[in-house]
Amino acid sequence: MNTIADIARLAGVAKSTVSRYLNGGSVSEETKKKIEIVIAETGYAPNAFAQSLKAKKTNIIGTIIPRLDSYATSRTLIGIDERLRELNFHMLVSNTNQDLEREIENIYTLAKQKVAGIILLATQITDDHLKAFKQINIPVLLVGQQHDDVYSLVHDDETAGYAIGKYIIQRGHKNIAFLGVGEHDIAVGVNRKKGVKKAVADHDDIDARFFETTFNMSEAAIRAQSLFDEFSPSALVCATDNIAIGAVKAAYQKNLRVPEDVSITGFGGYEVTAMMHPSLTTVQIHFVDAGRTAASHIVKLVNGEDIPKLTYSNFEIILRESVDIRTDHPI
Amino acid sequence: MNTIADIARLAGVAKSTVSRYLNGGSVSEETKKKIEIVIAETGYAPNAFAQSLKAKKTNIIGTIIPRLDSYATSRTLIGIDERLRELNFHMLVSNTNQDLEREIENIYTLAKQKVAGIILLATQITDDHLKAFKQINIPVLLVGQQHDDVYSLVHDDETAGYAIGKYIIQRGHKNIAFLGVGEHDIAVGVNRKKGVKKAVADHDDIDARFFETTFNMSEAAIRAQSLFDEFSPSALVCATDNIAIGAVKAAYQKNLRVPEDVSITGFGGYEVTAMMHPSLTTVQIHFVDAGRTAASHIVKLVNGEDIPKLTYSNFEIILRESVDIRTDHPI
DNA sequence: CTGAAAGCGCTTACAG
DNA sequence: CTGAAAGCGCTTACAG
Repeated sequence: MNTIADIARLAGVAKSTVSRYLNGGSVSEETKKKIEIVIAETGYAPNAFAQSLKAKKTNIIGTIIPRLDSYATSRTLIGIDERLRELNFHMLVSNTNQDLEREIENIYTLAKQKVAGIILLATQITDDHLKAFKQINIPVLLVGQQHDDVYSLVHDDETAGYAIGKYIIQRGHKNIAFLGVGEHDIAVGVNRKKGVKKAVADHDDIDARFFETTFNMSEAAIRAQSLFDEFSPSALVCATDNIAIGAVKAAYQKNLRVPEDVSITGFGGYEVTAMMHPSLTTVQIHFVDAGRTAASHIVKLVNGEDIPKLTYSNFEIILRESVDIRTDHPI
Repeated sequence: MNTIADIARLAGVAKSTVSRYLNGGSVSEETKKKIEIVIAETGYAPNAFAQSLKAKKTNIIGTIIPRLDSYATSRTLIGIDERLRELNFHMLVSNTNQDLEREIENIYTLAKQKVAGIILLATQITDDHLKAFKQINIPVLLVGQQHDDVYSLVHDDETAGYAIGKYIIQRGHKNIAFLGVGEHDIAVGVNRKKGVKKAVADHDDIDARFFETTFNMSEAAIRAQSLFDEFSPSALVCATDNIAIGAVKAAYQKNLRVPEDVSITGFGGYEVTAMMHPSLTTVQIHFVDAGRTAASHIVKLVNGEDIPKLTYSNFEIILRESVDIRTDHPI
């Protein structure tokens, strides 16, 4: 492996000149040529550590994620990675396995590794988070959750919840169940539910009930079964596609036809929802795009440029087979 | 941010003594105490770049993956990450987006970043790969593909293919289709098919035909439709769960009942296969375990310990509802 | 057990 | 435009 000293010697110039050449400083055409040739011959590549030691900064963006085996996460990472690469940055992924302590820990660790910025696919923001953000003095961007004190990129969960609720109501459903997750998750647990609630609040002839489960498909299936025992909805709005997949399974097990006996909707737009039988009507969130935007934003912050404190990413409702028109629901 | 010089000054000792303390060299109890206190007070953490610049080595394992949105990949990464953390190493993920050139490029980039070792979730190994491995002089472990010149951890695809083939035959199927992927992918495209071929070769009353598609669910669905037109198998063995999901969809569209008209099997053991209707009989590969093993192995290589050149990870067949017994298949 | 000094490979004022 | 020198924060022989 060659060092800058080797290149300088071979090119017959000083190290500082080579460094200047490398970093776009002023170097005469002639000197430029000489250095170029030597670098091409030797295949020289600067030592990133030595650079970082001086610069005290890297071109790495640390991305903290709660879990790896999630469609939303992996699609978002793809977008971040893609865009970061275009901007000449690298992505360092740090998985917390849904452990909040590890999330805080990771913020400090990434700071120690001198990442240029941090993207946090957050599930909740605690005081410890805010303290860490203050202390590390590195740009941070939240994705999927919003907090007034931090730059945030959120899927517009409440509006999306409102839209899918409205759609279900327009299709004539009056007995509507919502199967969500706990309120510790602001985006999924609180906002999506809030949107649906708002939609049903617009009408006074609707019996809407709200249930809770986890993000796990099998647990959602079990919860949906007992839900079908307690309440007989004509439509079941689910807070994620995985929950919806579990609910469809539960319907089969209860001998309920989808959508004839019960309509079911998802949230996310996972690829597999198009392949199910019946295919799932769902709210599609553009995770890859969101990831790309997140990458653009964090790099802007790194470069000292301004971005809006809060950005919304887009969604759309994909109409498929799992929702039926209901003019009169037989209880 | 404190440096080792600050700590030394505050503790009233030399920098080298602090360094020795940090790295487990011989330091008197008394000195140890003083340094400990100062470090605790200041929250000092060594600068990783300065360390790496000297040591010319990090505790980072670079992991190169072909894609992020794959169940197999994410589960494997979870295992790698988990185990690496236990061993006090970090995981740096580098996505190639299935671009072979970028894969080669990444090998060199990671080497430049002085990762301690590289885990490559490979789809194929070319001469350029081998050349890169030679040149970088860093331990490399292949996962999912095997090559004689490189340490490899493979899912035993051929044996697994043989096992699922055998199982289908035992259930009385005589008209068997296999829907696989191109042979550039040795593990999935070649070995799984080879195993199934071997299973049918043991019997002389079987009409087995082999078809090809891609890893994409929707494309697999389309290919399966035309397959059902060309050939009327009583069982369709798919090379991945995603292909099987597409095939089940195609069966629905062709008004074929699963498993009464056609049995379908997958490969992978994705969570969603348990939730489908009917639930999918599939070969489960233990990706998380494989990831953990991969992490253990690469760290052993980094530490100069020996590991077997080739390791097989386990699989099992999960029997569910998508396969029927067939005593006599009416063409 | 301890400390002074050199060096890892780069960058950056500073002087010419 | 160019070069000599200092310094980034560590580690590691070496001498004591």
